[in-house]
Amino acid sequence: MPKLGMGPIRRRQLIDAAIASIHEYGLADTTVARIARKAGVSPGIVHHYFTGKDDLLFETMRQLLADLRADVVARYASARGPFERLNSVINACFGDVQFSPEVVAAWLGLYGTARQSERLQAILTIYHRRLRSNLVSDLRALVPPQEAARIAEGIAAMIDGLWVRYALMGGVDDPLIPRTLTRDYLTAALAQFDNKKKTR
Amino acid sequence: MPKLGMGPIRRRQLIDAAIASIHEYGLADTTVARIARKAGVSPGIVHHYFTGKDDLLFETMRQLLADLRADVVARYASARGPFERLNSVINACFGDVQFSPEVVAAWLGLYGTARQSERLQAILTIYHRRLRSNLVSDLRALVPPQEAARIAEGIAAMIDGLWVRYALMGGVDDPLIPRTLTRDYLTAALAQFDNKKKTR
Amino acid sequence: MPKLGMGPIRRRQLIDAAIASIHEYGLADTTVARIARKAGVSPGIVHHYFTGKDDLLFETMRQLLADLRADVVARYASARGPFERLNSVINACFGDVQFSPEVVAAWLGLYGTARQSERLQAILTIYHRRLRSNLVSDLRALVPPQEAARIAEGIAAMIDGLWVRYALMGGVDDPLIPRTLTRDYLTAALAQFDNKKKTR
Amino acid sequence: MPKLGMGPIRRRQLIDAAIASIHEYGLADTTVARIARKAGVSPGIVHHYFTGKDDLLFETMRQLLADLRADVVARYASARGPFERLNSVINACFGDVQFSPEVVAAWLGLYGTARQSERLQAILTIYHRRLRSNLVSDLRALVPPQEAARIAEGIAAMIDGLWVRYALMGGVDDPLIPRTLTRDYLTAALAQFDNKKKTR
DNA sequence: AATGAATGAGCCTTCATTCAT
DNA sequence: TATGAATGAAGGCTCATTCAT
Repeated sequence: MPKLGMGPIRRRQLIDAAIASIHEYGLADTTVARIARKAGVSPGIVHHYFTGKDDLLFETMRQLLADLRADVVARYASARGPFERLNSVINACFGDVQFSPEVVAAWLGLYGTARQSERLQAILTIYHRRLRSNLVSDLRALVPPQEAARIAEGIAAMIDGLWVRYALMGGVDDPLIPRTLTRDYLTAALAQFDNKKKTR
Repeated sequence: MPKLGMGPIRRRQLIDAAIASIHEYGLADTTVARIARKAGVSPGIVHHYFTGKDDLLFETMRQLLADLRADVVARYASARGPFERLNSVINACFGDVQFSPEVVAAWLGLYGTARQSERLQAILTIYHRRLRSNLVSDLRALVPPQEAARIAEGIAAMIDGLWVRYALMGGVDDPLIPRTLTRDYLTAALAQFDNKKKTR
Repeated sequence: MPKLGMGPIRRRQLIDAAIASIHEYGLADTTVARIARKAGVSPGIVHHYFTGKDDLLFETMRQLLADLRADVVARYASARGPFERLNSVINACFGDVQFSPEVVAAWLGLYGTARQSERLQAILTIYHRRLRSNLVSDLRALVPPQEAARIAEGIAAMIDGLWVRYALMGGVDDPLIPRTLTRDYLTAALAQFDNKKKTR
Repeated sequence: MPKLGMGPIRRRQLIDAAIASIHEYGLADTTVARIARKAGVSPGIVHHYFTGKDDLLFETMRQLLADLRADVVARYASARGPFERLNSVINACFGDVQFSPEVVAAWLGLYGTARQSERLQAILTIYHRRLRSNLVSDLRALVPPQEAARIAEGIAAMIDGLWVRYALMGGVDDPLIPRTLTRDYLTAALAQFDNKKKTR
């Protein structure tokens, strides 16, 4: 929990510096000293604004989640109808932010660390639940609940799978490719359902 | 004469111990001492059989890749035709081995570390290329090259996405679910192509 | 604000502790922990003020050179004429400082290590060049250049030879002995030249 | 003490390998493993022929002394009269062997280590005493005892001083230089005495 | 609020030595 | 005699954390 009034600016500086350090050195080689240097402050300051290194890193990962959520919400604002809302999610997950080297490094670092920490694990759990619930929510406006759950599962896997493949392979040349593949999957799934309906 | 031929045995012991340690403590908190203790040997012996900790960890990750490959190859043996071969890949990727906590921990650790090491990066690159080439190879017997590439991309993403989601959420209750979802995706993609063909 | 200006103080403390450790344990058995203990600080602090052990040891050896130089310069201040200046050098090289067990241990340690390190080698090179140039400079006021070079070579050898013999034999009972022997060599060399001149 | 009959060949192999290692890595970085590798044997063998590493190193240093002695004795054989015998000593001390990089490295290593070990110290003590006694013995045939002692002291210092300077500066271009300087010192000292005698 | 000096635990690695074979 | 596997004790160094200022 952020200690309000105690300097949200410093906190954000340090979180950004942490992300920068994870990008440059990797999570394993990210030290308090390196974060502080990148933030242009002294190493000791970290313990004024965070319980310790783990806390700063936790808040850093939470920021990733918050940024992604904010991006989705922003895109929702201009979306008309459930299909466009689904696209908002897809586009946010494959947006420039999510494929930036810094963010990629941080997420992948989280992947490799979450198992050892309940708090970090929780961040990923929230991410997964939220993604699924966002998808299901809009899919239910298009197909029956059971179908919605199944399709949401598939799209979520598609999103994570394409992201992780591109992330691990060192970025993506054309960000349209994962979007297109995922959207094709979505439209195919919806079409398949429509066909079933017609057949009946 | 000292005990001869201890090399391969000790090496394998240490690799297994490394995996066990990554499972129990996480990659970041896996130390040479812990690996050695799990292997029941002294810490110094590690440098008898490996250049150093990094080397042991690299070989450990390489073992993951080799084990997966061996699993696929074994399943290929009893596969009849391209469709069954595609299923061999899917089943191997979602086999009990790949979802065992030890293997999950190791792969996820690799995800979070590969960016910092060319050698580790290479392991993931080989994994990705091999998966894709395996899929494309059999899909070409069923659909035209261009379609094969597109479908392979989708299946690979599906495999990685489902695996990573289940892996991060702490394993999978029913290993049939990811297999079914992926196979549905495959059959749908093939069916879609057949429809196109018929329509023409 | 933390304690300011601790840098130079700690650095000198550690250098002195290093010399003390070399004296007590020998250069080969001088460890960071031992140096720190002698300095009354924690082992980790060494890397706050020096790049590492090698750096501290290098600075330690450099201090030897600086101390010797300072001693010579101080004696120069009260020297009248070239002959007295030559004696200043001789007296400094055979002063109490240079025969103190700590300084002896450090110089001898340097002798045995310099071959493996360019930086340490450089210290000895500077010492040798400086000694020779000091001698030559004053001898030129007494004899022709060529003679000056030859005599300087001889005196330098005399100084190093007597020092090393006494150093290796565990110090010197009467520091006047090496001084006298060297001064005799000097006066004999000068007399020899004067004789030549007269003969001509 | 060499264990006779237990393999003097192996012992000598190991001593030579030790010298080679001291030359290549320095005394501080000379390990049992490196010595063994240079000797083409297994690391464990060292403890069959020597009490341990220290013992091997001690015997190595003792070999240096023995080699120098043998060289002097060999030159004595063809020397006619005390003056030539004195030259034998000078020539041996400045012979190719004593200026070879391997021998230089070993002697300098001994310089830096002797203070920590009585046994090693003893080697240097023997060297110093022997050199002095050799010189005095022959000088007594030329000058009165008191003069002989003084001149011997000077020549010994000259020998050690020139050797150490050339050794530390990375070898000697012309081995004649130190010989000439020392011989000049000797002849000058003898001439000086003759003059005194004549004057009287 | 902020600094950076200082601590001390822990890690990777090296190495002399031992020992079963 | 000879091997090289194996041990276990340090050693140098890093680093999160604390604290006087």
